[in-house]
Amino acid sequence: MTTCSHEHDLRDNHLHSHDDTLHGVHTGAHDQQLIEQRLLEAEQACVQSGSRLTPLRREVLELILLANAPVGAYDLLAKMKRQSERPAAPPTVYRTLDFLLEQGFIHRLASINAYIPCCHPRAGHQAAFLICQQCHQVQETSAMQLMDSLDQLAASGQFSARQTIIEISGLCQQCQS
Amino acid sequence: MTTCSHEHDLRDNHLHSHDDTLHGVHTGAHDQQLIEQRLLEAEQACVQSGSRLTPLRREVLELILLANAPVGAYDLLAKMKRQSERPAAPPTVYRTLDFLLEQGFIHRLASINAYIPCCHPRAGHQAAFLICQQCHQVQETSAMQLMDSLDQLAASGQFSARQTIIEISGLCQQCQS
DNA sequence: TGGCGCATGTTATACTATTACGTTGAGTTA
DNA sequence: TAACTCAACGTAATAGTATAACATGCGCCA
Repeated sequence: MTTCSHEHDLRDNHLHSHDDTLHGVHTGAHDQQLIEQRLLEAEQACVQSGSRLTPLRREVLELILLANAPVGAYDLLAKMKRQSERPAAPPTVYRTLDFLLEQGFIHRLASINAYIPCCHPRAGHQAAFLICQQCHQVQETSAMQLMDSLDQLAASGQFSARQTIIEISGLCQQCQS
Repeated sequence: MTTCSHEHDLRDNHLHSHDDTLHGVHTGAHDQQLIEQRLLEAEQACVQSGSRLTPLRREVLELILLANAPVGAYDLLAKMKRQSERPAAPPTVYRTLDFLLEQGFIHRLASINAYIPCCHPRAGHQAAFLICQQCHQVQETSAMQLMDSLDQLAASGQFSARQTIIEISGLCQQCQS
């Protein structure tokens, strides 16, 4: 299982705006460059797939990227009401999230009802998530071995997987001590 | 990955009582015997662990066993109000579910917010679930290979897993055609 | 008998998500 | 240009899931 270096932090949900610099290496500037990169990639992916990254969709994706943490739908709603002058009601957010999920730009964490950016955006790829219950960081990993198991199942005609949810809660390296 | 023969059916949620015989081999009488067996096992497990299978907890477990399908918390609530004369408010149900989860008697399916009995009740064991999106049957499997991966992670000090959620939606054998 | 702790009852509310319908606006066709 | 279409978005209401906070009952045992 190869883990992805992209990490998310839940701690400051509801508490700080995206531009705080409280947790170490993630300075705003650094993030900002990566985020621009991601947004560009998303734009290109949409062009290729014939879908549209509208201003609303772009804004929501940017908010999720900026968060450095899994964000809930209603967190997004609140941020939108604060930042933009957009009205923003729940269906707006959920529709946009559905779009971003379909495009593979973000993931949904069913166990905590939250959304995070995808490490390696490409439609339909399956991932697993390691959620630290203490520091609330999330690591995205590619669950190679499980995927192999699923391939075996599929090959034997027993089950054809469309979507997998793998969320593992526990303690990350730093929090084991 | 070895799958468990125990299957659940979502179809008749809200629609039929537990004793319908619409889906094949699972006759009421057959179920009743298995259920008695499971309740006995639960009782014994509680004695061993020093916890108490109170009438309320027993009733909820029985309802989940009878359902032959994943049931939502509010489904249970409704059944309790119908069957027993128990008052039954949400906290009652959720507290009881928490207990049954802790004891390993049931599982929670985070992706569909529902609860099912555990195939092989024993505290702390990890399982994966194959949820058919068409016929809504659920198969519990032991995700051996993923567990191996997690053991490797843990051994290397990278992540210590406490709880894993593995839910795979797709099409079961019968529904692929 | 009193106090302790666990299980449960009760009321209210928070959090998450969807239904249903109306509006807008860009692109197309007649 | 007018009408038609269709996807995106706005809006109001409501459904569905879960928890907080506090009260009550009851067995146990010092």
